[in-house]
Amino acid sequence: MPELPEVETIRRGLASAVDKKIIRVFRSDKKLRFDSTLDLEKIVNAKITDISRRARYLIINFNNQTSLILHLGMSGQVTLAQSFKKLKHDHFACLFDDETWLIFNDTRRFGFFDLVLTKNLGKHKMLSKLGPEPFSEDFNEKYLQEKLSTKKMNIKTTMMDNELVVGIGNIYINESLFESKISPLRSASSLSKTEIKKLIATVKKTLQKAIDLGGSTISDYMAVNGESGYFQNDFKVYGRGRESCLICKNLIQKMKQNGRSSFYCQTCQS
DNA sequence: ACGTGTACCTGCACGC
DNA sequence: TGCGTGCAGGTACACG
Repeated sequence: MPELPEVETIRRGLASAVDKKIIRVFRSDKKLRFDSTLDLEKIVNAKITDISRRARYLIINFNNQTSLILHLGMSGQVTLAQSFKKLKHDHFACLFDDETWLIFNDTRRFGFFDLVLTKNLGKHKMLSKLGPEPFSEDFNEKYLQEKLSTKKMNIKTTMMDNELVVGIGNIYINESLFESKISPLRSASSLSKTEIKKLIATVKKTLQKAIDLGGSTISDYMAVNGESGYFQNDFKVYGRGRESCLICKNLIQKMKQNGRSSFYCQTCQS
């Protein structure tokens, strides 16, 4: 489900959980992406000190030197609720001292959660090899130019590699390439300096706009209060195969690249 | 090291 | 109605 804007929207929505103390935890017996042996009892009686995000991972820090890493996979949802009904795909939930709940539901079970010592967060298997955040200073022209220069792979798939830059998934790379007027078919190393500069700017702009609109809701994404995002109304190419380009009126092309759908305008993007 | 394909899992929309 | 197929906001791994 979620790319960076959706996870960031959820993170912001969870602000009200900070300072709450956990008094009870629930976990399902279903296997998520990893078989986890974590001892959730360790966070009972702990208080949430802050909730951050790294790439598409939510990180809930507690006042007892532990951190819960949560990834939403394709279909994960995190909600804050007054009660816990234990729905079919609820895999984790905790009750706070004010009688409210935080619930993690994931239909397809591509997500996961794990509990680690906060000081070991950076060493976690899933976090240790991540590239820069797209909004950080480290994601700049010099960096990207150097990285792309050796890559023969198409620019679209390349930009979705979390070791290059994190958080950019299938929706936002399609939209960013359209805004940059760069064809997804281009080899990564073929981009000019000017194009790289443009691409960095549009990636940041596209992600920021999506965050401002609360993310994109296609089928099941929602914020922690159950509300949908609005960026899906702004899609220029994603999901618009065989519809006409909003700029030149020619048909938007749909094709597969490395197993994922790509959408682009042959006329506007080259 | 790279590129490609596949696996993980459920549910929905589609065509017959 | 039902059944088969393909598709979906992600990521890791196993090959060549």
